[in-house]
Amino acid sequence: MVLSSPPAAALAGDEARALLKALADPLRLQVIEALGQGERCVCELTGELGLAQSKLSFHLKVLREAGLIDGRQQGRWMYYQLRPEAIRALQQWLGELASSCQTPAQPCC
Amino acid sequence: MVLSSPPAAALAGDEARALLKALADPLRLQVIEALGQGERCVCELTGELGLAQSKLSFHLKVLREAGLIDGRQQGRWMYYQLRPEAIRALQQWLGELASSCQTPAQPCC
DNA sequence: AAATTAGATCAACAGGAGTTGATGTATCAA
DNA sequence: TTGATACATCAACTCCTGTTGATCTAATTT
Repeated sequence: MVLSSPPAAALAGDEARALLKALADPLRLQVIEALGQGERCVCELTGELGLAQSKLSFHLKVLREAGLIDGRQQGRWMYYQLRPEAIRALQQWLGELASSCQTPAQPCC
Repeated sequence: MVLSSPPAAALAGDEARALLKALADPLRLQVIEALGQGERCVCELTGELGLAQSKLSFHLKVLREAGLIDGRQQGRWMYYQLRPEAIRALQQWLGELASSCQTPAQPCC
């Protein structure tokens, strides 16, 4: 279990956006939730989620390129897992956002 | 300042997805970051971000419907602010995701 | 070496999300 | 009451993102 998260470098707006965009798809979110349980082989994911192979592969690529998941090849299988650093970084970015948003507006115009 | 977040009800996958989708747009993220500084009037946002009025209005609507921001009308001006509950809920959802993802896969197939 | 299997990649297509300019509505000023 | 201002909404268009089925590559088995 991860008790304390690694210091998670502060995220630039662009980086946060890339992560959010990769997460903001129903199918990719299913994949992410499945990987939230632990590492999975592609063939397991295909079965669990009932997806066409090329479809899953497409979304795994998006997640990989966003840095949300990592893959390791073993023989002819491919295992993917979440990258908790990415999740933690996004989490932290959200936290900063929420911390200072209560300032009332000065009357404008 | 918000020291402890309100208990933030656990988020269903669908709800998390809606929040993520609303956040995953470059323009909306700019709006969100501006509102991260505190409440803003629409005319201020238009100026700060250099946006066409109808464009901004469109994105504010998306954010409002996702529950990420709240608006209050004052005279003929509209003030928007972030809803920290929404941010916190998403933050928590991400945390749960990251906490159990290190389980190695049992060899599959 | 030939056949099989896992997964990645590609091209063509389809649908949805964002943009733009115009119009609508409510509030305030003159 | 008339005009101006702030913002929302709408219709038409554009473009990007995801889907589908086929093909490609690499590892494995026989």
